[in-house]
Amino acid sequence: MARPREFDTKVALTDAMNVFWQHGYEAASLPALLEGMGLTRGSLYKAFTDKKTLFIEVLNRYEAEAVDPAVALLTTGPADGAARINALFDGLVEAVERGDQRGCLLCSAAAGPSAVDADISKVVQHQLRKMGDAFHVALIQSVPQSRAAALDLRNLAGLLLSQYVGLRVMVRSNAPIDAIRHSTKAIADILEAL
Amino acid sequence: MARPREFDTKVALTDAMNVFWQHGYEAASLPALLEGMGLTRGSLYKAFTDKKTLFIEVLNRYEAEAVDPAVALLTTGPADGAARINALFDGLVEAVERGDQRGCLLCSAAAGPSAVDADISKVVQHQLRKMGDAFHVALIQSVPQSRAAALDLRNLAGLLLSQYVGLRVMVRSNAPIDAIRHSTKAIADILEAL
DNA sequence: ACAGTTTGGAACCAATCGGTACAAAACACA
DNA sequence: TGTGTTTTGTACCGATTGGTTCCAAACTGT
Repeated sequence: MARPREFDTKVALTDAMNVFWQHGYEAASLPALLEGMGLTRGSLYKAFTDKKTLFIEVLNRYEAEAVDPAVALLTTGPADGAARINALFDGLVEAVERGDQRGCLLCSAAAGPSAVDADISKVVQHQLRKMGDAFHVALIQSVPQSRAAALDLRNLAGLLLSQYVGLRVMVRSNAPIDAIRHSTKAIADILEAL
Repeated sequence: MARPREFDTKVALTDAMNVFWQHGYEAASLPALLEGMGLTRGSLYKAFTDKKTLFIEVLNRYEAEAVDPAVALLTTGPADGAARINALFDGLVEAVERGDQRGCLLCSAAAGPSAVDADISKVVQHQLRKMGDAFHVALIQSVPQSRAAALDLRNLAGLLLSQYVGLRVMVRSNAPIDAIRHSTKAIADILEAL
């Protein structure tokens, strides 16, 4: 019909994700987004309506790109569930060792003022519950059937979820890496003692 | 010498704390602070120099008013350490049940962009470590001496700390209260099984 | 009562925020 | 080669950000 778009919406969304990931929702200014996405105001608003709408689309992209892989890691795989949980937390530590202090876009969104917004909060809560359910599945496939009845795995899944959020928040806040390591080691010990 | 101050610095600081507590550092606008503290721009800048300086003073006040009591709860008291840890987390749940969704000023500061600032981060890290040490003390006074050697209580303390941060962040993000309860219950179970 | 000093309040500041309006440029289709 | 449609870029918008300036009011000490 008419003039086609000069940029790929998908890659622009990925670029936006990185900007939000680094700065958080409110701290990511429009100029920073435009710079990071490589386009101008007019294009951005034509294609994404709003800063908030853009962020929600970014969150959905984050779900596909980061949350879902984590869920997959937790719920499938050859090893037992506890090993998968440890793998997730170990991966977190490795990311920090690689110098990645961005933490988790989702966790930052949960912690920041953006969580006050109902629309954003809804998406965040959805993804958090998704993670919690994945922890639960991993636990079920970890604890021997004979003992599973005695333990309330749902509680333990809740603990792992808030543990995950807490760790990623602490990563973002320059916590010493040893503190991060300690926590993951403790988780491994607890899972082993199950 | 001259004209005395018309407001009490201490209560003004407490008022400022409440504003920051609700909105977080960057989201707390100057007008909101002035309104909450009941004074005008001139007075605020005369007495507190800066928004950032004010926030750091508020953080110190938060340490005295919230962190230290929590530390005291963890490190002293008639009951054993595990009971004190449970008391801390139970208090957290009760706060949510009372409708307090503000979470933790310290944890929000750790999660938000304010943590990027070196001066703020320093204070935040100091208080977080203080909490971690308190958890450690409580654990030492909880686990029977005979078993203490086998467990790395420092790891466990790290876990409790990040758990605490994670929970308070989730509270702020409108997480369902059941999720919060699940986590605290799991903590109690783990402590019991020590 | 007077001098000295500091506060309180409001006007003002540049910078930045997210968002809009609009004209020119670039394409698809005929 | 038009013609119609969409994107793009830029100029602009009011609102708000944290911060400064300055003067009159208010108080203390003598």
